[in-house]
Amino acid sequence: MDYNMESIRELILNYIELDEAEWEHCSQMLKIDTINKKEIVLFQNTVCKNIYFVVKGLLRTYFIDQRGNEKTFHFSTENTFATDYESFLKRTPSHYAIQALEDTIVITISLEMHESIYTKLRYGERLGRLIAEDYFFMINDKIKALYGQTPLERYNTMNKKFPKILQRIPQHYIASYLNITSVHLSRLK
Amino acid sequence: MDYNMESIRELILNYIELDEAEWEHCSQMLKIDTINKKEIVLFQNTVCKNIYFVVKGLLRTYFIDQRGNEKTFHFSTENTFATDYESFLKRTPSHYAIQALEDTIVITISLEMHESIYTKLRYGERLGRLIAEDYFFMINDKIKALYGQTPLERYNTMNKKFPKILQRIPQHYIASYLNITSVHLSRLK
DNA sequence: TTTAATTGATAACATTTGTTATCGGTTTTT
DNA sequence: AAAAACCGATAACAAATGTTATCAATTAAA
Repeated sequence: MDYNMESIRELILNYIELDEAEWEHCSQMLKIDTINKKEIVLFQNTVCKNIYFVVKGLLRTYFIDQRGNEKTFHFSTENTFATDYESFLKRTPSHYAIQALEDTIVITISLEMHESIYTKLRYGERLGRLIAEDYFFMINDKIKALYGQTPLERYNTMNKKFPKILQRIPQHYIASYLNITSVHLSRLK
Repeated sequence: MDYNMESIRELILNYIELDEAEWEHCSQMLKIDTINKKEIVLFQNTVCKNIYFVVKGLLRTYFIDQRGNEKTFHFSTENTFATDYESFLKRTPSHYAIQALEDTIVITISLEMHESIYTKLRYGERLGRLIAEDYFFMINDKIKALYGQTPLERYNTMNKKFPKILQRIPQHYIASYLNITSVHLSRLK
């Protein structure tokens, strides 16, 4: 289909074997979409029905807490995913919202495709397991950072992890990602 | 084998089908152990080689951060698990340590058993996926609490979640679980 | 092009949280 | 039974972080 699909195929191949027929099945269910800057693709408290794979651009996952403060949970850069995985798996209202920070091109993975993975791919269950495990590792890192590091240390870690993307993101989003206010972040620098 | 095994069998049955032969295979690989109060069953920075299922008693998962502060990550009460799942799955040095807060009886699930699950059980991969997903949900709740709630709110949530266990646990452990100092927790109450 | 929003910095002040020390009252160890 | 360790509360002070407001520079919208 599209040459952009190739990157997602390679990602799957990192996890499991995938023959031509299986890939054919997958690629037919994938859609390429564009999201305009500031557009919201998932609203908080609605069921998350897609996983987005960012081909180009930048997505932000966030939520509004009880006091009305916006908290940024994650940035999805090129070749990474964005979704509320818990909402997606459980079909429950999402805790997070997802918004484009730039004009963004994504590959959309639907609930239907996700379900068919388990039946149509020989190693579908394993793929699901490895993805869930990776998701767990990712979020585990976040917990460790929140528990064991100061905001400044988290900022420095972030600088190493997203060296270039940082300049593209407004500071108040970065601050809320670090769980501090933008004023305080300004001070730390 | 032991009637205590029954609870772990039921847990598995919540996830997948399991026939007699499969259960026979599993139960033969499970060991019942006792852990004395204050005993450490996993040291930080060593590979975590077991998953512990608490039959009776109480385990605490924690780590020492860069500044030398001890941070409690999790309490494992009766009929729940304790492990450093990332270390266990990746065979990497653990970030956490695990210690008994009371004399505790556990069922020990070894690395060997975990591996055999994927080959010996018909739905082993699925079981692995569902466990990883549940682990992810659990930790996702923690993240949401750390991002969106004040320490006092987290304390109240905890009160609802572990209504009785709280009295069994020294306050400074609870405080570090909430990511505050024990002095500050005293003040909040 | 003009106007309106957004952004990042900074200052002054308020609130939250941490640090250190002290003090009874337990519990544990000897 | 005596001594030592542990526990929870409290006070006084220090440090970290939040709040509100202002301002100049930039960017987006009309």
